[in-house]
Amino acid sequence: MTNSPIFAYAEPEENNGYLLWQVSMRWQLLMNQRLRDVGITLTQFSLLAGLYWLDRRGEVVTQQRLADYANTDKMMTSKVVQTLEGKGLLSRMDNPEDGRAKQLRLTPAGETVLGQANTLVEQVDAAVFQAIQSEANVFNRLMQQLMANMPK
Amino acid sequence: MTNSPIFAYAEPEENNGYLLWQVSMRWQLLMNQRLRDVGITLTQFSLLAGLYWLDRRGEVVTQQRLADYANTDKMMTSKVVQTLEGKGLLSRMDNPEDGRAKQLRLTPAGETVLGQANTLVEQVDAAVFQAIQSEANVFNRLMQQLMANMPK
DNA sequence: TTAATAAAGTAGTCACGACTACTAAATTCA
DNA sequence: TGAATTTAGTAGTCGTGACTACTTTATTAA
Repeated sequence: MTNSPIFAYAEPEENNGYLLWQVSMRWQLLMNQRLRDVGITLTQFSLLAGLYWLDRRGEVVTQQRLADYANTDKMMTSKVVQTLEGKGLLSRMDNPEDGRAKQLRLTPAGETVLGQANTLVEQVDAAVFQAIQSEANVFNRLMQQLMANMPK
Repeated sequence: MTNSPIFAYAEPEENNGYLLWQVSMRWQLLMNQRLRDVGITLTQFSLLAGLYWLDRRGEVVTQQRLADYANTDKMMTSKVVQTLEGKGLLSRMDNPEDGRAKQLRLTPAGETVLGQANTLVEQVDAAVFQAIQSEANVFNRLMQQLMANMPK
């Protein structure tokens, strides 16, 4: 081991990127553990939720549109959406207006599961963010600033 | 679609958990893209860095110790550490004091790559967190509070 | 109006990340 | 001390998440 230290700080916890990563991983773990009760994963939840939002807006939702909205890549979206179709939570119809595209719709079962899942998601969020409850709006603003200015 | 909305908010961006997840995923993507230049992943970087920290403390580092420190599970750590051994970035010796355990050490090549990687990591962090530069300490405090009070 | 290009979706690879289940070596304690 | 339990590590599965490469269908433009 050489004498010149590689890192500029004394503990990894001083690094905001490291903290962001760690907290997010824990949050995801808690979410996935909780969502197991309704038989879906966090990623599946986010796609179901995205589909719900877009449908609420009155949009015709293709896989690509959903991927753009949920910030997932289209290859992964393709797979997960097929999984969700297999579970009967959404339907994939051929889009009559575009021979390449699929048209996604939540099934009644999908909407039911989404509602149940969201209850669990809200519980986990409440438990996690309770620690900074009084400054939740500050946190939200900072995260939005990060999100909006993310490189590339 | 029923008339009663499932979600309590109008846009997903109002949800702190969702934002945390999205920002973290982007951050990871940027890190992994940048680290490709030195041939390692973010996870590999974090284990090399953890090993460096623990060695600096004078500890004998086993895989389990490293997993605990980096908050990774031991199964994943086992695999990634073998990958890193294959790349010649660390060595895994049998621990003479415990027949079950491996003793990990950074190789000189590992230390070199860690240094190069950390330069890239610092650049990405600087670019990402530039957006909240003046409030970086507020962000750090909030994240530490979340981390310290994470359920379970 | 074709020819070039772009877009929607799929197949398959690699590397996590969480998991169950297992082996073998320590440790504990009855 | 010998049996029960704990601990370190591995094997293999599932579900992302990013990627390359491909097919098929639209769109654009020469």
